[in-house]
Amino acid sequence: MPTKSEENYIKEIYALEQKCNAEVSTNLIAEKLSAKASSVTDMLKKLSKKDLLIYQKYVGVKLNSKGREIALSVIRKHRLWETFLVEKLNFSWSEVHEIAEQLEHIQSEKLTDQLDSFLNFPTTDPHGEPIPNKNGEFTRIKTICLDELKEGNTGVFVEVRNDSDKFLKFLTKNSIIIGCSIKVIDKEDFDNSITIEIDDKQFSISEGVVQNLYLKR
Amino acid sequence: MPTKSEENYIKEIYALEQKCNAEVSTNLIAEKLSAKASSVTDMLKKLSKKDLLIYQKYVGVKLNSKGREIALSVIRKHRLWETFLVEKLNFSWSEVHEIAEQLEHIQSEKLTDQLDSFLNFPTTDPHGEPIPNKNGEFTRIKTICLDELKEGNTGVFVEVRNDSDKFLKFLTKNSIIIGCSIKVIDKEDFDNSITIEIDDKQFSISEGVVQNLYLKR
DNA sequence: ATATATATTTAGTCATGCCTAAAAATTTGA
DNA sequence: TCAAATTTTTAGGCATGACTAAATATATAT
Ligand SMILES: [Mn+2]
Ligand SMILES: [Mn+2]
Ligand SMILES: [Mn+2]
Ligand SMILES: [Mn+2]
Repeated sequence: MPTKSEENYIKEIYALEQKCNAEVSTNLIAEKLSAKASSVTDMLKKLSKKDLLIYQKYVGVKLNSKGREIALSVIRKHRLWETFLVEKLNFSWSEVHEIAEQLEHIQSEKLTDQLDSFLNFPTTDPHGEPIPNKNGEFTRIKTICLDELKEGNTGVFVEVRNDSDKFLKFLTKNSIIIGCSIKVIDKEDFDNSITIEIDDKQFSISEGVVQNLYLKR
Repeated sequence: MPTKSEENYIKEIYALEQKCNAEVSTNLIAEKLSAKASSVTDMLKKLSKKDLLIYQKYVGVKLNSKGREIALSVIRKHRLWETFLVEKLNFSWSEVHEIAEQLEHIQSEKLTDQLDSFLNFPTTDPHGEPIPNKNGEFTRIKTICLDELKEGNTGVFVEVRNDSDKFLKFLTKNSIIIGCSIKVIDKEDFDNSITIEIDDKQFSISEGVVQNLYLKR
């Protein structure tokens, strides 16, 4: 049984592996977890000794299959709980991440599976992110980042890759909600901001926002 | 914000206070929490310094109003989650205690209150124990212990004061479930066991069992 | 009343998961 | 290519929440 702290490291390493497609570095993990590099080194040694990942000094770290299994289990729980909070307890998508950070560490396979069933085996969470099934399998819907859409084209917003409450409140305020249609009106080369149209209203959003929004297909 | 460990101590001290009507002793707490007396002393000093209870060396300990508030909040969460697991996720009453021991430490007042509302503000949990409301108030149904019932009399079983899975499975196996009618047929003086009748079946149960069963009124 | 038994506290350790500061390895770039 | 910058590891500490063993206070029983 990994501890809460170990689970958080493993989950973050998994996320960074997906993003980087390479060994994950100590400093990257430290930054994401708001910890010091020395603390990360300590933990990597421990997880390596527990045989949950492959750690090479000065090179980086890579989950093995046991580590990946744990990561997927934690992600599954996180996203199921987020779904529960929104669907059953009337939370908004911007309020659920912090609570799910706690709930994802509850240990009971039966609880997870019964929750899954209670929610009718959802495949995506309130942010459009895929929910792994009992076996850790999931199919990510084919998406493209909004920054790849050409001027004049329209796409359906299906996934956001930033769960922070501030960011999600900003999206809500601007009617950028899962399922809405976004048309690209104009792209600014100098700062990569773009002007979009939603429900006949036009406004501009910065590169930092654009990069977190994903469209169907 | 008390830690998980602090919450567990406070919850146990609250339970012992209810049972003993006096200062709670170090050894009693140690026994209940499966810890050593010296560990308990350490924690009592810490909780006293945090102003959650009154600790007198060699005398014992008593929660103050701040400590009581925390205890009631943890108990509220524990019992709401147990109710959720049974009512919504199809768990049996014997499976929920251990999971609720984890869930009771999740920190989000909104979560607790939304859960309460989702469950329609239940007043008792699956074991018949009262659930404190948002303000920590609850009314315990007037009950008598089965051992007080006289031979020939019948009562309705409404509360069990032992959440262990083994004990509850034993009750289920013998059709002793919340709401059932229990008739006292015979009381043995030498070991305080009693013979009861449920659904026209008669059998004997030991003193240890009897003392955990409570009847209406 | 005093010796003995029991309960409780104190002193000293340990594992976990963090930290700072210093050392060592690696990368960068003049 | 080799000095400087950056990254990573090591060394040494700290807080939490446990433990054991020893000391001390309280309760009990002759
Ligand atoms: Mn999230
Ligand atoms: Mn999410
Ligand atoms: Mn319980
Ligand atoms: Mn209960």
